[in-house]
Amino acid sequence: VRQRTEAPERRRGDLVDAALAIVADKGVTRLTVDEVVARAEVAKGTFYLYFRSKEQLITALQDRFVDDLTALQRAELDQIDAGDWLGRLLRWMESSLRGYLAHARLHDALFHHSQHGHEADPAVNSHAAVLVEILEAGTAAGDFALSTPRTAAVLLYNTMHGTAHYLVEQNEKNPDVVEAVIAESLDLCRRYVSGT
Amino acid sequence: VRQRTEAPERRRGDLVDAALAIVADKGVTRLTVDEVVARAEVAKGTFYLYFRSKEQLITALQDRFVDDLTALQRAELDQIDAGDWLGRLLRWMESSLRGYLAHARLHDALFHHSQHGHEADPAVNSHAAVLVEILEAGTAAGDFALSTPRTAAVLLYNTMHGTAHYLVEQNEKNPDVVEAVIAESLDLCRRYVSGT
DNA sequence: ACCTGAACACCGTTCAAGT
DNA sequence: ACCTGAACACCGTTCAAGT
Repeated sequence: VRQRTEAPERRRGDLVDAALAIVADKGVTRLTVDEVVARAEVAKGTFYLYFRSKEQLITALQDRFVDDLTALQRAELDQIDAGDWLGRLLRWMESSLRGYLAHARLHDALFHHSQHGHEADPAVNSHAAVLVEILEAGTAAGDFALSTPRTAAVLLYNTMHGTAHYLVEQNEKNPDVVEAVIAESLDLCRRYVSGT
Repeated sequence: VRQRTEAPERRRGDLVDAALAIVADKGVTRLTVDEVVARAEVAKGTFYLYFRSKEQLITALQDRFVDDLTALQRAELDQIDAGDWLGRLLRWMESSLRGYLAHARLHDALFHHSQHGHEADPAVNSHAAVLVEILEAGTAAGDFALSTPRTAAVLLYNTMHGTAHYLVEQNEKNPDVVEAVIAESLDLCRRYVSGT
C-alpha cells in the first residue's frame, strides 16, 4: 500500500480546496466525501482524520466564506472618514449587497441547501404578495412615500422573515425582548414608508 | 401478501400526516422514508406512488405551511379598516412575526436544514458585528435616532441578507434592476436611522 | 504519527410480483 | 388499479492493518 505523508495543515488545505471546487460546481447536497478525497488524492479514511463529518466540513467552509467577506468589507469601511456614521452605514449596506452578488455562485452553493429558498418573490410567495398589495395601494392612496412599492416589499419582507427566524433561532423566551424587537420592526416600517 | 386499498387522497393524507409528525419531532434531515411508511402503515414502495421523491414531499410540506399561514393572516388583515394602509402594513409585519414565532418549531424543522443558520446574531456573525459597531457609535454621536441600536442591527442585517439572497435567486442580470434595489436599500437605511 | 481502503450501516429508489 | 417488500445503488463512517 502506497502512502505519502504531508504536513497536516497542507493535507487539510488540500481537502478544503477540493471541497470548495466541488461545492461551487454542484452544491452542498451533491458533494460526496468520495469525490472530495478523489480530488485531493487521498484515501477515504484520511478525510476523517481531518474532519469529524461531512457536516463539519461544510460548516468550516461557510465560516471561512463569511470571514473572508467580512475582512474585505472592513477594509472598505476604513476608507470612510471617521465620524461619518451615516456614510459608514450606507457603505456597509452597499458593499454587503455587492459582495454577496459578486460571490453569488459560491454563496448560494454553500448556504442554499434546498431549492425552495423561501423566496421573497411575490410571484411565488403568497405571503410576500400580500405585502405588495398593501404597499402599492398605500402608495397609490398617497399614504406612503415609496418610489417602487414592489422593491420596498422585497426589503420589508426580508426584514420580517430574517428577524422572525432570528428570534426563533435565539429561542427567545423573554417576552420583553420579543416585544421590543416587534416594536422596533414596526418603527422601521413607519419611518421607511413615511419618507423623509 | 396482505394488501389494503384506500382512497388515494386518504393514503396521501396519511403519508403527509406521518411526515409532518416526524419533521416536527426531528427535522427534515433526519426524516427517513422508512419512518414515514412505518408510521403511515404502508409498504415502502407505496410512498413512491404518491411522491416522486423525499425532496418533493418536503417541498409539499413547506408549501402547505406557507399557504396555511397566509390564509390566517389574510383573515387578520381583513379586520383593518379599508383605506388604512399604514394600519395594514403594521398589522402585516406584526402578525407575520407573531405567526412565525407561534409556529416556530415546525417552521424551523421545515425550513432550517443546517444548524448553521446564517444567524443575525452579532455574537457569532462578525459581519453583523460590524453593523452593530456602526449603529452604536452613530447613535452615541447623535447622528442616528435609534432607541436600541443592537435590535436595529438585527433588522438591517436581515434586510440586507435576505435582499442579497433574493437578487441572487432571481439570477438578476439586469444592472438597472440591481442598482434600483441597492438604491432602495440605502433609502431604507437613511429613512430608518434618521427617525421621524 | 499518519495514512490506507475494504467493510459496514443506512437509506433513497426501483421493480417484478401480488391482490 | 393499487399495493407489496426484496433488491439495488449510493454514500457517510469506521477500523484493523500498513508504513
